[in-house]
Amino acid sequence: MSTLNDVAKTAGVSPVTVSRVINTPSLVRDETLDRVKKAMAELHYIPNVAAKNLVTRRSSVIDVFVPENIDLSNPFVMHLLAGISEELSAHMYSFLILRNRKREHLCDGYIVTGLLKDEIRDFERYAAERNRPVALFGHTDLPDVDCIDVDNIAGGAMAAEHLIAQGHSRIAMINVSENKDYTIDRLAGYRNALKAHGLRADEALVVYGKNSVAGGGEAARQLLAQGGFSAIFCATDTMAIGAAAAIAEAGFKIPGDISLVGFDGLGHQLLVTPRVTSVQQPVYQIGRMLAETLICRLEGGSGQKMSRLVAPILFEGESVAQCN
Amino acid sequence: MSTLNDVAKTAGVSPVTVSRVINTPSLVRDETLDRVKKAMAELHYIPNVAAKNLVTRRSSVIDVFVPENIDLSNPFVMHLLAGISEELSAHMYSFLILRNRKREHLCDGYIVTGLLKDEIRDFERYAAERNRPVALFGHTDLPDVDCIDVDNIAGGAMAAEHLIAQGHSRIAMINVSENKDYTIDRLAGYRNALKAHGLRADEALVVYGKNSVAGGGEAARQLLAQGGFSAIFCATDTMAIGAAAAIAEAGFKIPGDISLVGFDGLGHQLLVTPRVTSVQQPVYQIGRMLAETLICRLEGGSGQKMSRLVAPILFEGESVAQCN
DNA sequence: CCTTGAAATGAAAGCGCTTTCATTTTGAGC
DNA sequence: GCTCAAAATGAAAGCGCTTTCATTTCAAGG
Repeated sequence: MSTLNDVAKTAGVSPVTVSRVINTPSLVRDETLDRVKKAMAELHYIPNVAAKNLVTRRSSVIDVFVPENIDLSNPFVMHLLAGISEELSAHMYSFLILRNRKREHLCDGYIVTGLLKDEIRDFERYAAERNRPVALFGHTDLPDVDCIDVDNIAGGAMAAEHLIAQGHSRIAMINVSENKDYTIDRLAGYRNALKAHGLRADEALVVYGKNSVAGGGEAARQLLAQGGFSAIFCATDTMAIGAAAAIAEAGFKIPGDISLVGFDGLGHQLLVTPRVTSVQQPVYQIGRMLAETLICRLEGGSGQKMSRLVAPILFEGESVAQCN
Repeated sequence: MSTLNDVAKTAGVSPVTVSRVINTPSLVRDETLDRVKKAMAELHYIPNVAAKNLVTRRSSVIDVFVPENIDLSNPFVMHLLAGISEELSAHMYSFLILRNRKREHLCDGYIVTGLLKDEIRDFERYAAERNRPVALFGHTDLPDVDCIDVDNIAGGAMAAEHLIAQGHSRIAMINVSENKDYTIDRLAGYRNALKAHGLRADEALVVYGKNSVAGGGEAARQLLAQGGFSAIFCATDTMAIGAAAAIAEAGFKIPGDISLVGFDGLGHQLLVTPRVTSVQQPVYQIGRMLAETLICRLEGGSGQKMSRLVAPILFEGESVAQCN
């Protein structure tokens, strides 16, 4: 295992020059450059990254924090990681999936996903102690931290608008009972759209359930019992799938009797028949934007908090029909 | 940013003692231990990993190589990564997804996926230069490298056996024309099973196509044109999906007229109706085993090449029926 | 052929930790 | 109270690189 010093000796130059050949070749005369490169090849020189990191205090590695309670193989995380990876790669960064803060690494910055608001404050402190920037998925309202989020308000509106455009005027909503920020926004968007079209927002038509297939089914049964609607907007595809099953079981046809719109668009809405029309989060793109934001911050971006909302895209399955 | 030295001074001990408190606390007297820990807390001490890596020549990071031509968000890779992550986490390792060998890191070992045989030899040389062990997915026949693979021969046999058990005796196969190792094995398993049951292996019933939906469709049409079979085993689910479409288009029913078995079981066999019965690779478990093997090697495992074959599991969809 | 600023190179220090080996302290046993 | 091995601690060196600042070399202009 040869070192930079060995290369220097072989090439008859000082270690500094070899370092320059690697990092700032423009400062080295061509002839010297060749000589050093030849020596590096001859000795099969491999730079010692740890030594470099020690002195530069940089590693070109970004830690992507994915809490241990989140399954790495879920499609949301996957697509996010794919986007992050793509963008980081293009900028010569690598990334490491951090599942536990106990494990120390030398990273240049953090991309944080899957945390609740209070956990985020905690993470910010962690990153600040290490003097590293953070890019956050979600929670765009937090001060002093760069965020990218889906525009859930726009998404909720998009779902309702789509149904309204098909002539529906009595649109129920199944929302997530665990009080997550994003579901509040999706509800708000739904209400905005109703209002914008002069439709009455009937409180009785908004029901809550656990964010699971079973939870969606239960909520749907509750709605069916009271009736008075021709379409349902579900705050997540998972609940939509459960709702679809419950609706079919109750003897109604989708979309003939009841139209259905979900939210997320990560793939499982495709598994059921009919496929669920869904407000799709551009997760891959969000991954890229998170990476982009962090890199911008690392390369000396402004002191200003950066924050962006990404508009979702409507995926049209076969679960929505003209209201009759 | 305080250093180990600062802690030492504050605690009134030498740096060595602080280092011991971190790495081998059993060598330190309780009273000293407390004093040092107090100093660490007081100074918000964060160990400098780069410095540690430099002297130990270890990083507790495993590089997982996923070539750039492989989409990170594909379900195979996802589940593999989830398995790897789980096992590494349990042993206090982190991992980094390496997409380009040009990027240098200090890692303790490599997990390699998605490479062809000749690329692997190249990668082995790369790892050897860095004096790091490799755990490989696939290619169990290669000497001197630890491997985990799906038992594709057993899988091929499993597919055929399942059809034979339903009374089929004229079983066609659609195989991948790009000459991949795993497809050779799947074919061999299929033949073994036929032979074991005294069935004639009709060469004309084995056709080849590109590993794509279109390729599967084309191969199926070719088979349909010649006829003389009641079931098809497709070497991949992707081809099976194409075959299913072609069969339906030709006016045959699945599984009424023709039974279909695929291979991979990564999820897309679930997207079509009827869902394709498929020989499922236990990808998550393979990920774990890859990590386990590498760790074993790192913690001073034997010099012997380790290599394991994992039996696949049959997923029963609705694409297979009793032969009539 | 000398001057001079620019370009190219080098000497020395040091990043923050662990390792080795020597030294000091401790406490059990007589 | 003394001995002596075991336990606890420390001094010094060094891991392989970059940084800063000083020095040398170069080439153009007079």
